[in-house]
Amino acid sequence: MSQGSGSQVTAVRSRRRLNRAVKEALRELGIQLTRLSRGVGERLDLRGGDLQCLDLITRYGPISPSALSRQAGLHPATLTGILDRLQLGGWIARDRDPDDRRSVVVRAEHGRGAEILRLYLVDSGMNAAMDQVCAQYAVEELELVARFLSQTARAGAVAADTLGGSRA
Amino acid sequence: MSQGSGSQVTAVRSRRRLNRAVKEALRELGIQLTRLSRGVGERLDLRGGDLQCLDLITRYGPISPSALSRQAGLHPATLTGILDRLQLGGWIARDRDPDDRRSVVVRAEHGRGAEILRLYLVDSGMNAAMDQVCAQYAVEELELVARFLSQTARAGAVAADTLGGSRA
DNA sequence: TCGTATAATATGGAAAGCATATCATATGGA
DNA sequence: TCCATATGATATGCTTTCCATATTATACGA
Repeated sequence: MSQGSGSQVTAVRSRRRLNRAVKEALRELGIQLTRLSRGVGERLDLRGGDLQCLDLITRYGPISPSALSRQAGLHPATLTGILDRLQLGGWIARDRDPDDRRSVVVRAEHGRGAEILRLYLVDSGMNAAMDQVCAQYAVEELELVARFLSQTARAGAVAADTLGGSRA
Repeated sequence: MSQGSGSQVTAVRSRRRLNRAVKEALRELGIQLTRLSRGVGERLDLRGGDLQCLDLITRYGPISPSALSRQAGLHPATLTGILDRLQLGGWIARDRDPDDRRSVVVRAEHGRGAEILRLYLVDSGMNAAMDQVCAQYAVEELELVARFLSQTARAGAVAADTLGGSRA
């Protein structure tokens, strides 16, 4: 009995330790992704918030400025300025929403998105580095990792909504 | 032979697909962590760059402003302003470096770091959400995930250095 | 010891952020 | 239908932040 409960205790401790390790690694990852993002922004002459919005547009667009401001947690007026700059730089286009003529839909200009991704991934070496990392894992393991990352992203989205949403 | 090479091809394709899936999930995760971070910053009355720096200080500090500006990819003069605000808010302290009297070391004020973490993790529900996610995985699986995350963070660090470093 | 390099900060002009006002359009109810 | 109110985007003006440059203090090599 002492051995059985002993290894149970060990398992629980391992799990606790791993929970912490995962969270810690996640925090570190966040820091590094932020740094990477800033580097990319600098190359493209885009300030922090601008790149974040562009990223959101390429991913979730076409999208209205108001929806975007909620997503990004930015003041609507701030967003007008950001969109002005992105439009001036040829990154995005603003179209009128046919269904609601007050509204505008923002979409990424074709071809430009690829430029970001290339910088993000290729020029920085991140793409090759990730291929190397992935190569170390079996297919089933990568499946696991991808699933974990998606779940974590979703958890982050919910958490961000919780924080940002209560601002109303 | 046709069957053997066929399943080989399938395996290669799976791997390609998973590589893409992992990168995509990583990008999504980056977006969500950025959103979460902004939400936290808003609660603490800290703008984007300020929180990023504070995060770096709590993690790598005590650290000199110049080293910090390199890490964060910010202009030294910008950093002075950021540190002024962080100091005014009681988040950090500036001490003279005993070895080099030109230099300053910045360190996080005790107790405050915990406040950030609490907001990041607890108030936003991220902590509980991550516990739930982790609970779905076996100990060995978590071990795998933690290793992957660390490797990815390191890859991100190298990539960010590559982009930022060539600015010199 | 002197010239040069480095670290941090001060200064001032440019840019960005944000609260508020404004204008156009939508929507629900009398 | 008409009107009151709500909503979406942007304009305006003030405040804050950013950043190139200059400045001050210290280190270090010739």
